[in-house]
Amino acid sequence: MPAFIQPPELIIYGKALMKQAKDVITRRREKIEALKAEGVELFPNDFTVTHTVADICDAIESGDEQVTGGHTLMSAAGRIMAVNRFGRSAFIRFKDRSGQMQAYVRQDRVGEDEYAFFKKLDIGDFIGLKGPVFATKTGEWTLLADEFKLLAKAYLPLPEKFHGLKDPEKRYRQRYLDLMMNPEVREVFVKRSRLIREIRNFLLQRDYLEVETPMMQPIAGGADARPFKTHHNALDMDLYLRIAPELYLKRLVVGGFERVFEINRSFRNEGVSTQHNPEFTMLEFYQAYATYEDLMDLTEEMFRYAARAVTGKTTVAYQGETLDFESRWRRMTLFEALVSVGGIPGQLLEDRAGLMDFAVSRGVSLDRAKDADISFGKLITKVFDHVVEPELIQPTFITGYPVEVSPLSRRSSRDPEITERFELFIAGREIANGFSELNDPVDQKERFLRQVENRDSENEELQMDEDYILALEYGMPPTAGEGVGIDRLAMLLTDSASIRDVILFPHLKPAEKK
RNA sequence: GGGCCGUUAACUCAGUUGGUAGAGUAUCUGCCUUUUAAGCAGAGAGUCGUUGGUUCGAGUCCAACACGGCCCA
Repeated sequence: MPAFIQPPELIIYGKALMKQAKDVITRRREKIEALKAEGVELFPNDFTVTHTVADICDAIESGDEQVTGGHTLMSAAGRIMAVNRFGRSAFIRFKDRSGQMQAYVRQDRVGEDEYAFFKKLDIGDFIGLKGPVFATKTGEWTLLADEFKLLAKAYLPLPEKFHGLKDPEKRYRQRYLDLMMNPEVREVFVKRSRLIREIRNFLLQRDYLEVETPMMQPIAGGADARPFKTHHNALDMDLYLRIAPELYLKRLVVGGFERVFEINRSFRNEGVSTQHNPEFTMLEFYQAYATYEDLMDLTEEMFRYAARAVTGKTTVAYQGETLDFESRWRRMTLFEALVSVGGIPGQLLEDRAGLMDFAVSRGVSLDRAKDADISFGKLITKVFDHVVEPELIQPTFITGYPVEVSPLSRRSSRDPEITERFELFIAGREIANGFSELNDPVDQKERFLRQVENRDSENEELQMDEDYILALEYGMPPTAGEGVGIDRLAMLLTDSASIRDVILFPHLKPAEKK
């Protein structure tokens, strides 16, 4: 990493050293010192911008003859991305938040001294330009500079323009370079922003209230995951970064906010992969007097709305597949999916030992000895994750989850061992999880107790949340709630293979120190 | 945690059988007032990820480590 250190001896010798061996960075540093010595202000902030690049383009397209005839002066600013120098004139390409355009600077227009200064500017510098527009020979509308001003100097050169920046490590660590060099990367994050905005609008339109609940929690509940631990010094207490907002959002439902949602970060102290980042963004929403079936309908609607807003369509190309968000989504129970998608003989679903044998033979990560007392529900879902999940490419709701893997879900009225819960799978991965909420405090307390009893090394931090039970004891209306992995949804809608491509600053190990 | 791959100039990449480190872009010098990855002529630029080892000699072979990528668990 080119840490910028300024060795004073290089400045003193200035041009004398110019002829000797120099790398690009040293040369530029010397050039900057020379500018400073001439009294050039490297970082002024007194340039008035009247137009963005997009504004200028709009003005031209509107056909205003004052503009196209070159009578309207406009000032714009941006980063210099490319320079084509001629003897006494030059084309530059500059970029602002709205786009890129060309400017033309000629000596006979800006003056000899100014042009000499212009020649010292570098790719990467910020420049302000003022003048009319004109069309070049090839018909490209170009800002003709009457005046220009250096607005901020770049001490380091930009990556090369044609190949851009490809090294994935550098792209993630120095995302700003990735964003300025790779327009498609910028586009992904614009789309991500739009996705979140539209989901927010979708829920607001349906009378949901957006709220924020604690990220630092004394007990990390609402999901089965290992939390990060932290410490509050003044209070001398340990806290956890939340693994889910669920239990707090439901307290709000108890309090009378019948429709709430939160779009924010949760944290899970687990591995990093193309599908997992330690901090990730989740939408959770809760609606009183609704069932998990209502939420399945709502989810279809919401995803179609989001897909249309982000991609313009409801069929989405993803990594060579075409995902169809428009048609009604498949719905099947866990058991049906195991048989029809996973090809598991139906009788194994009532034969624990047989299912264990099957699972091991199919490479499910199970240890016959260590996992001997694993619950049947857990065994079933492990098999599902391994055998069925990767096959669920088109949006599919799976329902009928056993109660022992669904500690916060309401029991089915038909079968108390099954919950009113669904998970949504798209492109072979879990995207959402929703259920009719368990609002019976007695049942909830028993389920927490059973979880605590079955605690293992995977969830050793799991604790009973007495305060949440207390809230339920005051009465929670019948409610359905859901969590949606926003990063994963963003991946689908931007055709990104890795979660790192939809998170601006994904978690990486610290770079080696030199 | 395991396997495979990568790490060479500011950027993108070559580098043969182990024998003085290469290209394009960018940079610098000169020419050039309508270019589109402009052009022409010339120049400079490297701790080959790190540390050891083998060897007369290592970017290249071996080992360990670091970081990253993909796959598996």
